[in-house]
Amino acid sequence: MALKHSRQREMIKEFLMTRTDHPTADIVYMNVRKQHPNISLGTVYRNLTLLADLGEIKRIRVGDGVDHFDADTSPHYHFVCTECGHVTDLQMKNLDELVTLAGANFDGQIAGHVTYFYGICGDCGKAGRDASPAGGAYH
Amino acid sequence: MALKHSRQREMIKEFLMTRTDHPTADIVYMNVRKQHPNISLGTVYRNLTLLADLGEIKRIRVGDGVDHFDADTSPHYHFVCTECGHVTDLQMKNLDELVTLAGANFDGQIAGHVTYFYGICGDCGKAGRDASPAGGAYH
DNA sequence: TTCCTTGCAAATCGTTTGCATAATG
DNA sequence: CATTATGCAAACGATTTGCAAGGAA
Repeated sequence: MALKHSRQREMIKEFLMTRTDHPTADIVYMNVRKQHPNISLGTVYRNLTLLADLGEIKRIRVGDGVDHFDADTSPHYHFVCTECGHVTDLQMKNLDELVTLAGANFDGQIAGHVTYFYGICGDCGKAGRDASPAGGAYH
Repeated sequence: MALKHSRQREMIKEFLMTRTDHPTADIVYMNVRKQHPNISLGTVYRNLTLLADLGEIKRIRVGDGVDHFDADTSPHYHFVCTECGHVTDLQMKNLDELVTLAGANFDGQIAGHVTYFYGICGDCGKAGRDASPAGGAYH
C-alpha cells in the first residue's frame, strides 16, 4: 500500500500537466516514450489509474469509448466535438445545484453528477463552412 | 437501405419495452434467447444499434464501460448506483437551458448535453445500513 | 531485504465485422 | 429475384492482469 516514488509515474504526471487538451492513455504513452523509450503501455495505464484514484488527475469519459485524462482537477465542464473528437474545457458556472434538484424526488443518496456537452467545435465549423468535405470520426 | 421486417428485431424491441431498468446488450441477448434460442449476440448488437439510429430506442452511456438501452425515448435523466451498478430513471425538469448557458463563452455550436447522476441507490443504502458488507461492482 | 513497480505478453471484455446462408418484399 | 437480415466465428480496440525481474525505502 505504501506508495513508492517512480520515474515513470512522475513523467506521466508531468506530461499531463503540459497539456490543456485531454490526452488518452495511448497519447500519453506515445509522448512519454520519447523521453523514456522502454516504458510500457501497461505501466501508463496502471499509473493513470493510480493517479486518478489518488485524485491527482481526473479521468474523463465522454462516451467515445476511450478514457481521457486531465491534470486539471478543479471542477469544470467539457465539450466534445462530434466531428473531430477533440475534448476541450468549457467556461461555465458550477452546476452542483443540479444534485439537489435531482435528489428531490429520489430515494437514495446522490453523490454527484456528470455533465458534458457535444456539438461542432469552432475549428470544424469553420472548416465545414469553407469547403473541405473532410469529416473526422466520433462514434 | 430499405428496412425489412425481422422477427428478431421485433422481439428485441418488445423485450426492451417490458423493462424499466436499462438492460445491456448481453441482458437483452440472454432474455430474447429464451423465446428464440438460436438468436446470436451479433444480431442483438446490430439491431440495438439500428433501433438507436432510427431513434426508436435510446443508447445510454453512464461511464461504466457498457452500453445500456432504453425503450423510453422521451428526454429524461438517469441515476447510476456506484454500489450495484443499476441505472434508474430520475424525475426532474429538463435541463436544455444548460446548452445556452454553456454556449455563451464558447466558440462553436453546442448541439446538446449529457447529464447523469451517481451515488447510492435506495436499496443499497438500506442494505448498507442494515449490515451486509456486500458490495457490487461499479467501475 | 522488503515489497512496490515495471516490462512484457497473454488475457479480458464489450462490441464489430466478414461471410455464406436464410428470410423478406 | 433483388436485397436485407441472420448466425457463427474471427477480429478489434481499449484496458487489465500474471509473472519474473528491477528499483526504492
